[in-house]
Amino acid sequence: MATISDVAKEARVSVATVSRVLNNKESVRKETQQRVYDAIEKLNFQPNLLARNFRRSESRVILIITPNITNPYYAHILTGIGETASSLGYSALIFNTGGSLEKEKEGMEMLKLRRADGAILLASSMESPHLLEYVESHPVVQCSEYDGASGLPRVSIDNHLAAKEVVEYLIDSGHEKIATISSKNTYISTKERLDAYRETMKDHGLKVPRSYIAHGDPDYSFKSGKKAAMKLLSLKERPTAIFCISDTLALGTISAAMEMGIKVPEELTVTGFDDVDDTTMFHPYITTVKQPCYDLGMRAMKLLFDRMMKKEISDKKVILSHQFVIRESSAPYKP
Amino acid sequence: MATISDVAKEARVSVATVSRVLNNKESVRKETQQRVYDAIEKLNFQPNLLARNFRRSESRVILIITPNITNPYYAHILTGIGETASSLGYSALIFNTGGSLEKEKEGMEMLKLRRADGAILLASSMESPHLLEYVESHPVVQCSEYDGASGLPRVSIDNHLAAKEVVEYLIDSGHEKIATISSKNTYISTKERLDAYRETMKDHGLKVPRSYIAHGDPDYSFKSGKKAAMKLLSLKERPTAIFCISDTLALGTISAAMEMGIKVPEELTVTGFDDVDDTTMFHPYITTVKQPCYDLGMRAMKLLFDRMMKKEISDKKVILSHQFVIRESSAPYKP
DNA sequence: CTGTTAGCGCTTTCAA
DNA sequence: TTGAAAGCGCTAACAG
Repeated sequence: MATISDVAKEARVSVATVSRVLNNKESVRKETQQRVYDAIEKLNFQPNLLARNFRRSESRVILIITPNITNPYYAHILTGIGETASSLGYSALIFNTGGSLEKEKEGMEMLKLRRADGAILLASSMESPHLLEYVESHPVVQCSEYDGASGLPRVSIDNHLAAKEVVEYLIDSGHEKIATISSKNTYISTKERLDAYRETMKDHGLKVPRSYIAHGDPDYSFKSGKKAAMKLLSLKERPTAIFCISDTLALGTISAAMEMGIKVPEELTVTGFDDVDDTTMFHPYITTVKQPCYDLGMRAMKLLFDRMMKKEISDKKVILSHQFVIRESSAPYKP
Repeated sequence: MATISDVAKEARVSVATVSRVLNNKESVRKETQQRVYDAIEKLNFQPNLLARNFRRSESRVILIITPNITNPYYAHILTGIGETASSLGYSALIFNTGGSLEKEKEGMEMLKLRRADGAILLASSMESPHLLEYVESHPVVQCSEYDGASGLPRVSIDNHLAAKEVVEYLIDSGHEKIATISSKNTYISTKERLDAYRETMKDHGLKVPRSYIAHGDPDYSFKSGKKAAMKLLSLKERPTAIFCISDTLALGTISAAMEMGIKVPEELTVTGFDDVDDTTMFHPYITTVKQPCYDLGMRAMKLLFDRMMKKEISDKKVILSHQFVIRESSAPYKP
């Protein structure tokens, strides 16, 4: 492989000049520049990133810490991050944690080792104290899920508002026996959606029996949604609507209803959350909240970039707008 | 950040010695070693990967070229690659091409720039000639899809055999009017599955009218599967079984059948391929071929590792075994 | 506008 | 078993 000094020799200039045209910022005479370009072409020269990064003390890599790429919701965010990173000259290193805190720390070590210049946390299972060690000396932003106490920049939708919208829609449709399927994880979105459900119900003078709050697995698995729904649908006071905090949970709920001979939406209204791919794969298509996944990722990357460039960040809390999509799994209450 | 020479000073040894204990290969006296460890701890030293990689002229990063992480099939393979890479001391850089050849070349440039030491091609849209430029001087392996002419190592299942198994099962179940939904892409798996379908039909003396071979989009989209199925199901000689070369296509087919009032599996048998997540999200659960995605990824990474270490590779063509899973979308033919 | 030169932090001969 | 010292290829003062 040709090096910068080979090029310099070939073009009869100094290495400094070659470096200048490579980074085309300082002034180089047009003619000289051309000579250098010719030499580069002739020798088929490619700058050695290893050397450059070392010298500049940067990796031009950003780290994405995610629980699970297999989840299409994250996969879409990842795509947004990835393409934006690429357009800014960065490569994206994806680190799967499977939700384990240990793995998460292992990932963050990449920052210290200088394998990556900054990180985007997709659904940190860490509590702030654990983060602190890395966050003090490295740019980090949170995307989608976040820890409010960490003080880190973040981008997400307004989960509380979105959930409120769904529950109000349910109430406006005449439903009163509204149950929810939440999840056993500690994500802020989970908490906010559940809180909004409770508040909205209360604001409208509607009761929420303890038994109306069911929980799926931390990863919103289809099976756990089905199981939770089975329980809900076996209640004496069977709910006429179920507000699920994820689409897979809603899918599970619909499946449970079908097996129990309960028609959706005629006898049971079901709503989801996120609007991932399989939301319109089967009838009934699911009424849900569409999240701007790609944009979430894009904005997070831009925020991180600003951070890395040490630009002032105007907005530390970016809230993107969601969209409530009414489809086939919901209908007005019919006594 | 402390450097190796800070540590050397602190431990009253030379940098060479510190380097030796860091890479613990050359012999260092126990006592000295301990002094170095103490110094490292005291100074909270972390070796600078940027410097190390530069010096060693390696990145310890591997590149994954994939059309689309959003596809759960690839996402699972990615997980296998990622975890294996991690355990071997490598980080995985994921490069999404969206199926574009240009993007693909852009990704492969990372190899030349030394951003990555090797690459795994998940579904190369490149034809061998384009690959050549990179393959000559860098370790590359193909996973799942491959170009047989490239001569590159590869790991995959035996698509021909698997497809044959499915079609034979259909025939053994009494079906004769068996159609297929293939795809408009140029993947080898597509070709092999279609070929196997044709051959098997022929071997059993069954006719395949031209109209029995339908095509979905290159990315196997649900919608395109539905559309293709609609056409197939409107034929005068309506097929009693449809062999789909992917699960989403099968899902689309079932959806089409439902809308047309055709019962699956009573009046129509549908089979899929790959066994991705949503294969058991709805009834009827899909009869399909399960691919060992995680293992596919793992083996590919191991192969690449061997290549990078310049070990002899015993097997250039690794075939992993699949599993035919009979579920609810298929049934014996009833006249 | 261009050249000279000093490192960046690490690994690796070579010599002791 | 250890140390001295030479670089890896590039960037960025600094000098001209």
